[in-house]
Amino acid sequence: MAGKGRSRASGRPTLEQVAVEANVSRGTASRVVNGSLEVSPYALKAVRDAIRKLGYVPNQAARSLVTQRSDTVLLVVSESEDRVFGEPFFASIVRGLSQELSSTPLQLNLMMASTARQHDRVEQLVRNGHVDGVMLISLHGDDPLPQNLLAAGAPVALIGRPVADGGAVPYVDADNESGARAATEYLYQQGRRRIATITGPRDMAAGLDRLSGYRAALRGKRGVTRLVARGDFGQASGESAMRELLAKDPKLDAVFAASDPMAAGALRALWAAGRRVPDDVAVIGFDDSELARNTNPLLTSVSQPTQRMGRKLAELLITQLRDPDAKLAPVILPTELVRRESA
Amino acid sequence: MAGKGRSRASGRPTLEQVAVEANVSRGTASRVVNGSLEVSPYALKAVRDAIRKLGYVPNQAARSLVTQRSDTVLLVVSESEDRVFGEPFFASIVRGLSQELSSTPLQLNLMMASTARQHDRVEQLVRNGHVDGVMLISLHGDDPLPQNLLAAGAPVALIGRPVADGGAVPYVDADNESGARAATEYLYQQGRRRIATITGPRDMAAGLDRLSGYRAALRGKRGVTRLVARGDFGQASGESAMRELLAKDPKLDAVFAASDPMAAGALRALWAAGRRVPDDVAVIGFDDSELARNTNPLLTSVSQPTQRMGRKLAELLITQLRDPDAKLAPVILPTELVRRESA
DNA sequence: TTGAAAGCGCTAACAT
DNA sequence: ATGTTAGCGCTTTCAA
Repeated sequence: MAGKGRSRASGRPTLEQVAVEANVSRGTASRVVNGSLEVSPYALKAVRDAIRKLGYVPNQAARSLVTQRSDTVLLVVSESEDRVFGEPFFASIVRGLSQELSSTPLQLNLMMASTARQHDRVEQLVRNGHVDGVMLISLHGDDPLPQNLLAAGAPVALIGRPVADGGAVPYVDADNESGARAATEYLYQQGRRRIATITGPRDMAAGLDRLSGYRAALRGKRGVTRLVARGDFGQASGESAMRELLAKDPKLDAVFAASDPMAAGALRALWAAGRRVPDDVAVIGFDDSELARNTNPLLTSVSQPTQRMGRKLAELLITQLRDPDAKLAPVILPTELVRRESA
Repeated sequence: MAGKGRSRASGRPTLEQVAVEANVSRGTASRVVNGSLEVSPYALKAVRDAIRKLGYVPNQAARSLVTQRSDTVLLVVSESEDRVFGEPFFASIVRGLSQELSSTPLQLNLMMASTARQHDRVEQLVRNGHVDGVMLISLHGDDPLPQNLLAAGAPVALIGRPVADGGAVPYVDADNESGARAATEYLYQQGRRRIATITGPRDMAAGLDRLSGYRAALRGKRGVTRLVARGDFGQASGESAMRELLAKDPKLDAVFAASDPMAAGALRALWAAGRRVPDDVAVIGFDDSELARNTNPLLTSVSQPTQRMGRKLAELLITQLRDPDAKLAPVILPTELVRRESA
């Protein structure tokens, strides 16, 4: 025989108690809770009243046990905590994500996972049925995690184009190439003719795409000196790259850095070398991060629609949750050049 | 009759299957999984082998259903996403937290919750049995959430001294007062005699404590000019506070800002006013954040042992999880002055 | 030390 | 439209 209304330690009211209170069966009560339409207005009201009166809240564990779903999605930040939290980029993504999710019953879980061990943990979470789907952000391009997750049968969506793109995993990304092109073109339009760039690492699509944009902007232009130095998106690399660039061409008059920290590093090197910004050398960064509002001079930078990216990311996942066989195309969102003092 | 080994859609092996494979009862299998000692070595091995062979993973929903626990703890960041991710402070906390948690079966959930609605959601999570305990970080001092959570019967631990401390909620904090005092004393020892401070907001203990530290350092010192301007921890407020300070005392030769962004703002204002740092004016910030490594000149700042704070935070919660009646004293960790270029 | 069995609270299939 | 019921996979008495 079933539960006899015995009060439990936890004291939380159960659906059974709601049913009793409302004078209906547990089945009907369940239907009301889950928004089924096949319920008489009368029963509907009775159950709703009972729920309110008792302060009933569904037990998610019990529900998951039978539905085999968790109603939870996971955002994995495949990056060291430092970088994550150092960049408001992520903040904004999360906000968009939350917005989109708030209209669903889906819970959002956040997890940092840069090491292989932590990646295993993510896969476990999926296999455990702890999460119904996974969103990944900022992983280096050759990360096997998305593929593994896919293989485990979990819906997956990414922020950032995977560099070794099998085309299997849907993603959203900013239009890095256009952004870089716009920045470089702007530099050219300002009359700059010795335009350098500081690139990101080779294993990240964002770095690659921004370099392509720089090249595309200058393609076919005559009388322009091009200079490329490699960085790793970090500030120190920007500083040393700038020194290197200055050594190669002391007369360079502009530099497009593929990230704001690198641009900030460049600013330092320029300052140390006695160059005035933007008078002698114009500088543009990428990301329009908090940093861009803290440098001296303030940094002109390419901004990404991060919040929208977050929304789209959620959308991509939700679509798959609804239809596991959905074929989804990448979502590429436009960037915008934000003018400040450095260029 | 119970489950007949019927293969389910999800395909995950169940404890039942493990038991069959190992030729023991489900009860015994369960005991092995949960590390009970009352199991014969023989059965132990058989079950372990079966688990490995089948790739068995416990179903958390089923487990939670019976244990009434979720084995999940929640970290609530009671702050806007921007600030969270803008500060590596949080990153480091999370890392310490994860470390401490990794030796337990506890899952970590992250959640941003600055609005009242989101706070409600946190309480729901607790009532739903979704999480067994909650850690809160960076809430403004008068936040009612911790008390409400406590009332709901959930173990709670905080980062940051609650300003209206009922003494009921255990917390860990950096020794803000000592840190501020050390910074101010350092300024004094360098021969500075017109020492200003830019404070944080009134409703946050960190701001209050840092101001006390500044005052304590100068207490009883003769021939020292003291100046106080109010900020809100943000960079813009630091910049305008600095201007204000400069107007009040054009000859001031040092400033201690209660946050790095405010110090960065001060740097800008100083630069705009034609002051050299540190030659004319020495500047010290607080937090030793990423920003401190990106300003020009690099920022001398008070660093907090954030990672340790994270570990302690987890410890505080775990202790309560084990013993709900545990009475825990606040944990205050020491700070350290990191010298760079600005002072 | 082990097995048997009673539920944990819920959804969904089936019957009415 | 509603009630009944069979489990979801697990832990934990209770007996043996």
